[in-house]
Amino acid sequence: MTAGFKKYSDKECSGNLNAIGDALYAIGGKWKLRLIVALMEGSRRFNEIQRTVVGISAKVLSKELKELEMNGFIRKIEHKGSLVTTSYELTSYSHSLNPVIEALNRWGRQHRKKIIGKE
Amino acid sequence: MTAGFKKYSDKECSGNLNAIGDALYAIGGKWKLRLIVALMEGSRRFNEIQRTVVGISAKVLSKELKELEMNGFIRKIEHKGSLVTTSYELTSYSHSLNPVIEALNRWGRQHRKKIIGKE
DNA sequence: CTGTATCCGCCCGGATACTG
DNA sequence: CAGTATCCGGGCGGATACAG
Repeated sequence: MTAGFKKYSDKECSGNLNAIGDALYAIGGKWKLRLIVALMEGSRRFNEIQRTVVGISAKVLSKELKELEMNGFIRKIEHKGSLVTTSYELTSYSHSLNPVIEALNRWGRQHRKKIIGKE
Repeated sequence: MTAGFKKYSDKECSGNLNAIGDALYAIGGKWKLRLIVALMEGSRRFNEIQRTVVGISAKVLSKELKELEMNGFIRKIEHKGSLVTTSYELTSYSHSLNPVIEALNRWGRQHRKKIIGKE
């Protein structure tokens, strides 16, 4: 149509949409990224994570942790002591999300500024 | 980022979680980012968008477009001709999401490679 | 074409109680 | 502490019909 607008080829189009779709399929939803961030920030134990990620219930946290584990983002570790303690940690693969999280982080900060300034 | 693990202070912790939370609040959910990408790729009309973003129903598309408009990501344009035609376009603000989308795009591509290689 | 209205089933997830 | 089991209500979203 008008000049200056960047038009993608059909292949690029579906490719980009597919890539975004793949990404959202893996880390989309309300909690997954928040949980990964919480773990990046040092939360390790079940209750600790639940306290950090405000609003998540035990049931949902349990389910989400399982999915994250199945998809290779986190690892569950049982420490056998006098008591068995459990902890979760990120796998190296989850660090491949650093650019995504960094971008969201920056955008979220500047978006908040914009919203607060408005109201 | 370097290879070492970065430990954040408590303030940074909640700050990062809040920023991610803000971002997800605005552009989280199943469709918003996909719709923005579809618009970036050149879809303009209602049905065109619906065809591009596979799986979305008219009802949900309508709702999502309204929300995106309210939050300043897109603009609805009525062309008064012999027939009234409607089109949607991205605002400049939505382009601030470029780094996020770019990061997701890259990650999605390499994630797909990993998944396909596995199966 | 660009939506809106209505009906409705299903699943997500909260609350609570319970187990190891 | 780290979850699981059960119950249950609301809402998300599909299908369909309809409107401008």
